[in-house]
Amino acid sequence: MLVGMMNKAAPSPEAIQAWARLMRVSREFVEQAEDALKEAGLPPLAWYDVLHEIAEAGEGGLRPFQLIERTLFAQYNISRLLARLEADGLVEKLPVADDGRGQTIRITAKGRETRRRMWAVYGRSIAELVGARLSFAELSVISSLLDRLRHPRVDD
Amino acid sequence: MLVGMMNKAAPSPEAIQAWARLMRVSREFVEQAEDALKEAGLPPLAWYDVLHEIAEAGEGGLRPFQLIERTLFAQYNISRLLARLEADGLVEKLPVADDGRGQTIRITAKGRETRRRMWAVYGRSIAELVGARLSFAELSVISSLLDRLRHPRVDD
DNA sequence: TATATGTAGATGCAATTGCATTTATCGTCA
DNA sequence: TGACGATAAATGCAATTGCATCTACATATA
Repeated sequence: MLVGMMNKAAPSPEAIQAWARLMRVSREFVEQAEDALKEAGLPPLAWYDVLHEIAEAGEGGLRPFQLIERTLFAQYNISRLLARLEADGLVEKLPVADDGRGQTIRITAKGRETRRRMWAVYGRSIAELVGARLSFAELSVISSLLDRLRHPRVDD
Repeated sequence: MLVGMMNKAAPSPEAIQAWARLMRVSREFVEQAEDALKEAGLPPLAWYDVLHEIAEAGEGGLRPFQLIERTLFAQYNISRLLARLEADGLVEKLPVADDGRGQTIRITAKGRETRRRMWAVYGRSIAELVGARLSFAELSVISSLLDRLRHPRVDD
């Protein structure tokens, strides 16, 4: 094992510090982004995430189970979130031709508009909280380290 | 303004990527740590955070409003969490001599024991998710970048 | 075809969260 | 002292989440 590569039960102080800061920063950022949206009278971040995925899918729409794969929401959470989005007219549910159990979710014009207005606020938060605080080079470094955390190399 | 330092409303693609990965990693990690605790029949992460703060405070204990300062929990959240911790015998509430409105929260022996058992599981998650995936040098880099995100230099 | 097993999505119910407000005490100042 | 605004903490109520289960349809197997 390489020096500095720990794989034991007990975390090193270095790992604990990195974890603590990751937790702290992400919670603060989420809170601040949520506050900014609330302030603007817009729906919460979760709505943006889902609208984003559905919008990306385009005309073909998305099946709810695909949303579950792409996001970190639980099945019942997606089910109810979609119900709320539909009630607000932001998405529409269409029957699926070859699977009677399922449905296809498609974003509506109103949904696109809401997403656009949310992005104006959300994007500003990202710019202020992240874009304005690190250089491109630093952003690239942190992005790559965060990616390594999510996708560890097999020999680690 | 320095090259690479963006401060406009619209975030750069680099900032968006860093944000997205930060959100994704932190959510996944929280979820995995929560799952590990649940698996072990232990209380959720929030309990650990609070028990940790109270334990750190030692014999003197902590006032609820100090917990609010140290953590990111809302006032009503702390109030109810402490009620649950007290109901479980993990903390005790003591009246404050010179402030009739307040109380002092102190951890009990059972609380310390619960915290210890939670750490065995939580610490292992940290070691696996963070400690085993980056070298000390990399941990130091990401820690410092996360810290910069939380505490931007004034001239940024 | 009948039966069993699997998958998609919804839902009843309990627990938790969020919001707004309330209660009690403090500190200040006329 | 007495009135008044500020602070500490709790709480009623609505919304959301988590868990377990349920319904409906699909696919595999005999």
